[in-house]
Amino acid sequence: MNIPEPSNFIQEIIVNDLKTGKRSSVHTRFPPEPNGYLHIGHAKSICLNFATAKKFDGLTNLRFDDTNPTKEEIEYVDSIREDVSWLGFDWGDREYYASDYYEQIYDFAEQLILKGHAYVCELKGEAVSAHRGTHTEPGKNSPWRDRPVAESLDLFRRMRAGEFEEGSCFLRAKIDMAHPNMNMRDPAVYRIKKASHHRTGDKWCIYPMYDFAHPLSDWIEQITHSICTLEFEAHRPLYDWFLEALELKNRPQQIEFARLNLTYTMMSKRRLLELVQNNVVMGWSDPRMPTLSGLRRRGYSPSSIREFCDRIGVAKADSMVDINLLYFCIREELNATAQRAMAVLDPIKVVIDNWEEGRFEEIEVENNPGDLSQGTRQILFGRELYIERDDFMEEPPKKYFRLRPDGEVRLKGAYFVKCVRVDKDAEGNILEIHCTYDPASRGGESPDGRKVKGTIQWVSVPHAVNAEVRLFNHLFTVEDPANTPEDKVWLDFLNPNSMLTCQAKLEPMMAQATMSDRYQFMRLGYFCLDSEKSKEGGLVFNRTVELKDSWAKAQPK
RNA sequence: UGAGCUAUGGUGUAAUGGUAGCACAACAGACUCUGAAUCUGUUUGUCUUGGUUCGAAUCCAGGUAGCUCAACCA
Repeated sequence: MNIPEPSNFIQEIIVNDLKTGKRSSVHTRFPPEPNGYLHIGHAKSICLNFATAKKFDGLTNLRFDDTNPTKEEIEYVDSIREDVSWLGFDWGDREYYASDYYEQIYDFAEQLILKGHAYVCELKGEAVSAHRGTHTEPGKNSPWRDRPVAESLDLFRRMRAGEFEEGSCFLRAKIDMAHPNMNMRDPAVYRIKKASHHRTGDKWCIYPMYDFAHPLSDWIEQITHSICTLEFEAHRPLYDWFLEALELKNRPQQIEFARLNLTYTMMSKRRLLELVQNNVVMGWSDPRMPTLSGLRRRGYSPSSIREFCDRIGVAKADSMVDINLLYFCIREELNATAQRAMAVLDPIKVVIDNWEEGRFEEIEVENNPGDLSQGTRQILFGRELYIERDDFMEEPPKKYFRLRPDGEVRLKGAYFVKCVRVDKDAEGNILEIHCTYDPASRGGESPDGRKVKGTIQWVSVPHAVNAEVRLFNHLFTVEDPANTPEDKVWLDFLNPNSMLTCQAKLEPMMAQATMSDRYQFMRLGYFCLDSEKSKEGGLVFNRTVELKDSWAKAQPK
């Protein structure tokens, strides 16, 4: 095999293993626990595992790490399968479950006892932690530590048979109660849990701990490089210890990398669950959630997320990625592919005084000015139009080049219009803006060579399609909501304006919008139909991301 | 206050003893029938102190800062 150039530290390890002959192939796994929905942080891990294996001609397994029946549910299994697949990865027939290995893992536990490496301990609750010691003090041996092998074996079998209550005893590895690494102070191997498992039902009442099940699952699947996040670093000695104690050959190697943190985003599964349970958001797939299902509903493509994961790189140092990079990745793709459409989110009426009532004209506009192969479409133009309220100002600041009294702008694809009058109500609110158009400027160019600085979008009043449009913003008001001042809690930083809804006017073709299409509402942003609302037949659009807006940014708040 | 890990512009990531580069962000300008896109340019960096070396972001030692670890969670 031609060994490719490494592009991160994990690939360096792999290249080295291949060159020295420690390994002859690469096999990775993505091992989610089915206790929540996958988020963009998991996407980093998924891309890393699948892309790394692929680069070295290897395979990746999908393995559910389902060793805690009280937290895991089939709903989560289904969502994870859907999300990994949607992201664009194929695990073939290698869909595995730690629970598939329960019998084997149990046998390994018996072997551990037989080899004198594990014992059944009858210490309860607080007594266990009291014996464990602290960071600065060594622990004390359990009184059950040196009980005969035969006795532990008998007890362990009776644990399996259901003879004991939860918490009355547990199986621990016999390592070293004075070890500086707390994970090595006789850690739990098996505990009693009289709970139904989503796959094995009531077959088992004892379940293996992660630290035991994980290295064995990796070994059973002959994983070569077991990639996980940094918090498992201190568990690696234990991972290696179990494999060594059981004298297994071809042992997998655990490698840790820094998990993804994103500004203005919360990545903790527990807290995301809290948002869902407290109805702060509309479920796991709320478009404001960093879940893959949320991003999907928001309009993100799998390729944009893969591109993002590729760009953020992999390292061991904790980091906080600027969410603008994610925005950049989706804009870059949608700019090239999205169908342009004219939409007005906050409409105000314009009347073209010198255009006859009842007369309409077909205007041809490009579907994507940056890619003429995407063709053109016809839109009817008439006397009454909607434009964006923002696009007119009676007393504009300097460098404002949209519509103003006596000012001229181009209506996209149509004509130059000049504002001649503004109608207001008694309170001074603008009711209508009156303009005149220049017939010679049809198509948006004037034969006299006159230039206008501003081009704005418009929607014909009698042809406008009504739709609800939802504008999403950060869910949190601070960059790092997980790390808040002492007198505050993370929920204090929820953004009250994370979803704003408006009643918009759209050009006629949007009545036929489809779920699979992505649209750029010109000068506003990228939008897609909401998957939930469109099931109910409603025309509801989600804003995926705004267009960059250097004008808005330059304006004082 | 024990152990482990980490430290490169605002952010993320390269450079593997030999010119500190790329991307995002920011800023300025050009262009523009999207104040978008595109193009050009600019600002900003090796945590610190020593040592080894002709030469150190890289190797060594001390310091500093951050993260992780005392579930019968994963």
